[in-house]
Amino acid sequence: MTPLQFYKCMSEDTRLKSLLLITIKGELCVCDLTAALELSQPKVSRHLAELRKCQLLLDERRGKWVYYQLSPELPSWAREVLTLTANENSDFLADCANKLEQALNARSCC
Amino acid sequence: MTPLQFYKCMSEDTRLKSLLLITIKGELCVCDLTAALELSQPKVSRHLAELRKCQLLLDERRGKWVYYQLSPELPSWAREVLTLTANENSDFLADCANKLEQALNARSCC
DNA sequence: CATTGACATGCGATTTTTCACATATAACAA
DNA sequence: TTGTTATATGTGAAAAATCGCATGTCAATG
Repeated sequence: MTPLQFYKCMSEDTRLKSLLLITIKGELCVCDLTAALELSQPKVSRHLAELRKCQLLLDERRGKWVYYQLSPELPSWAREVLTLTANENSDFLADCANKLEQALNARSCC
Repeated sequence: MTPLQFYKCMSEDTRLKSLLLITIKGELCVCDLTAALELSQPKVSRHLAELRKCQLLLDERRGKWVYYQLSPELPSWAREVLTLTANENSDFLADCANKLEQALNARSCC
């Protein structure tokens, strides 16, 4: 994983916010992210697919749902960049973090 | 400066390497960077212009040369991301760092 | 086994980014 | 002033990224 590949993944709004929310939460499924970001399912799914392809994220199917987490192979500098960015930019994440909490509370399933 | 703007700046090879070399060296002029990266002057200059426009870099003319440094306004999290990335990816920077040293040694001026 | 819900992907269209080449500007030197 | 070196930018073309929409897949459910 070169820094260039890593930062290309971080250079788009949907991907960046998905990565940061997953960094904070540990794992999230696709429907959590579509709710948090208020975007279409295909759009979110396609960006997650790219993050998977670049080995930033790992996916795991559990029943009907697919959960994404940071790849355990992720170099530690990259993981540090993600946590630092998430911690120091709560304003940037405020909107989607709120909507994520709403979505997590509003359901009994997964 | 939103994280998205910041990471868009980091998502292209010329810009990323320029930023990291400047992070390591403190300041560099355009000709240093064209030598280190082995790229055309207009190409380097245009990418530096974008980094200036996004307020990541500050330029300062001294005679015929223009020196670039990290903007003092840069948020500390961004500065930390840059130093962390530069320190932990010496392999990624090896080539251009070597060529930079050659260029710096080979001249008596600036 | 037909259906439904969650997610992935094929595809063409649109937008954005990047590029090369030529040319402009700014400072210094002769 | 003229020339030279360092740097910046205008412009149109080429390449890459992103998008919406339709459709495919997979697992659970009735």
